[in-house]
Amino acid sequence: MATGRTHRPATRSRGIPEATVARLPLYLRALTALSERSVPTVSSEELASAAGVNSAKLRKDFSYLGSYGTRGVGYDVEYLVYQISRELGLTQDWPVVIVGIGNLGAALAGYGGFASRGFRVAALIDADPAMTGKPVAGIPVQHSDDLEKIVSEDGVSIGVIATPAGVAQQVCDRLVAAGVTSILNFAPTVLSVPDGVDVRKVDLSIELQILAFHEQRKAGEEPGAEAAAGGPAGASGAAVPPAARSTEDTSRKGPDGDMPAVMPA
Amino acid sequence: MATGRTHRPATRSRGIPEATVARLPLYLRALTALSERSVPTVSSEELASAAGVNSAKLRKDFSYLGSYGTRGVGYDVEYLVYQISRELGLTQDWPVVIVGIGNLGAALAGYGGFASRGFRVAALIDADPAMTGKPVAGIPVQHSDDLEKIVSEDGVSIGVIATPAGVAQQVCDRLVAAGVTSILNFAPTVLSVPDGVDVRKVDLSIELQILAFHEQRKAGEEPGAEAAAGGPAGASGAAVPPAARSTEDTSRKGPDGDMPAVMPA
DNA sequence: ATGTCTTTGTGAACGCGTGCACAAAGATGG
DNA sequence: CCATCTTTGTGCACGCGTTCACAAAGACAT
Repeated sequence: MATGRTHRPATRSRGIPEATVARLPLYLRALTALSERSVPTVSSEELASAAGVNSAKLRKDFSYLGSYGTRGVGYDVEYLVYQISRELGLTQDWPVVIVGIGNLGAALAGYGGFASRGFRVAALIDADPAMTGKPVAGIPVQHSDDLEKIVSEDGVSIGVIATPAGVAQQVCDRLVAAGVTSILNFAPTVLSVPDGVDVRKVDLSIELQILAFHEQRKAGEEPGAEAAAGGPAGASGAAVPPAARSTEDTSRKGPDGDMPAVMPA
Repeated sequence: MATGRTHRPATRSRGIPEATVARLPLYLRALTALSERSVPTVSSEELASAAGVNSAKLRKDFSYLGSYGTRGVGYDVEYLVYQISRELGLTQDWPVVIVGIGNLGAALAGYGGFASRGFRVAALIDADPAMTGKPVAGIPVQHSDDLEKIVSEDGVSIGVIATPAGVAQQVCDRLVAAGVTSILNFAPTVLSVPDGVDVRKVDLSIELQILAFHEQRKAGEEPGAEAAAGGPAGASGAAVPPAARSTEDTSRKGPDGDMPAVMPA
């Protein structure tokens, strides 16, 4: 059993760099907005600024897809929308199951960005019998006993895990065994999956911690700017004793390793 | 006004690479779990596998923080927990405001990973008057008119945006003007912020699209594996005509550019 | 048809991140 | 006190991603 690789080891998929793939949805969003405003063509400069990237980067990204632009004019919006959609596989229907219908799972079930991109919520699954049959976002929750049946019958290849971390690996294993080959994981755990299965991780806590790091750095480098910038309350230079901090931390509320990505209230 | 940079342009913060900073929370989580099991020391190999990374990478990461290990033994768990916490700025209290209390905002408000890492939800803010005063996850929602007052009085420097995309930029501007210098954005938009303000973006739709890309690639490269792997329904090789697809797409449901990160039911 | 002007597409250089492989350091046992 | 063994810390090389800068390509006006 391979250790969970969240990042693929630089396996260029048919020559398209991973970094480029990650930006295609950004371009697609910007292009869709232009399409709605009936803008016929767009230059790399305009589109790049709309997508929040460098224009050279954008041109290089598009060059991996082919030569879809016209020199002196720019890119045809409609055509590019189609090309990127096709490249991303959005011209087909992707049934998705969401496992773990807590606060977050419920929010995901109602997410508008799913349907508008070819993703269809095929089923909501939860282990709590009290939830079974209850409609969430218009879809009745099914019990996790039926997970395998649901996945195989609907031909689901993408699974979303929004369970507590403690059961995420088990759920993952069952999904994979049933035929799921792509997983979006919201539980704060490292998932182990066999080769050929893709895992992407979304972790709120990590994002906030990264922000905190930079925030601390900003506050530390600009002395005196704390009041103006609204620095944190106890921003004194004093260090907390290691022992005091760590014991307090463990006894605080719970492992967090066993907490759901978002607590079910 | 600078165009929104989500990524900082390789500005190493005091010699600590950005990629390393992004992994520190992972290590911290694994170490916390070990700490709860009262494991005194851990080798780079063990910790790396728990965090899902390479051991060489882990050692190099730690080397940026200093020499906290003991050769022949490994790392002291408690000490390392403290050092990483301090480096990330988690030894201080970070008040956070969440703007936009829809499905997602409410889920975030109840997120357990906040409190356990030194993040404190200082306030929930929503523009809907009907929400004002209503308690969500035990915290009463306040009206967005008071945004500036809340931010400045509580010394909030981190803001979470969970509003519809259409108003995200306005909310962002107000937060920044009020003193917020770090923003976690869940709205599917590119935010423009002045220099000195950090923005991190979490976008469900993008993650799913990246998965779909690899999924499509897998299905295309292994012909005949579709049935076994549970391939998508209409996985025929036929391409959809550009015009048909694009018009259908725009008329489908709505901009999505104006949709919230997670629809408020 | 020709020249000018705009914008793409890309060759090349550079920098960051990753992984290997090993020397240095310290623990441990005799 | 010495030998051995484990594990860290890091020098080095390699590959990916980003950016610059420019030649090629086409639109457009005359």
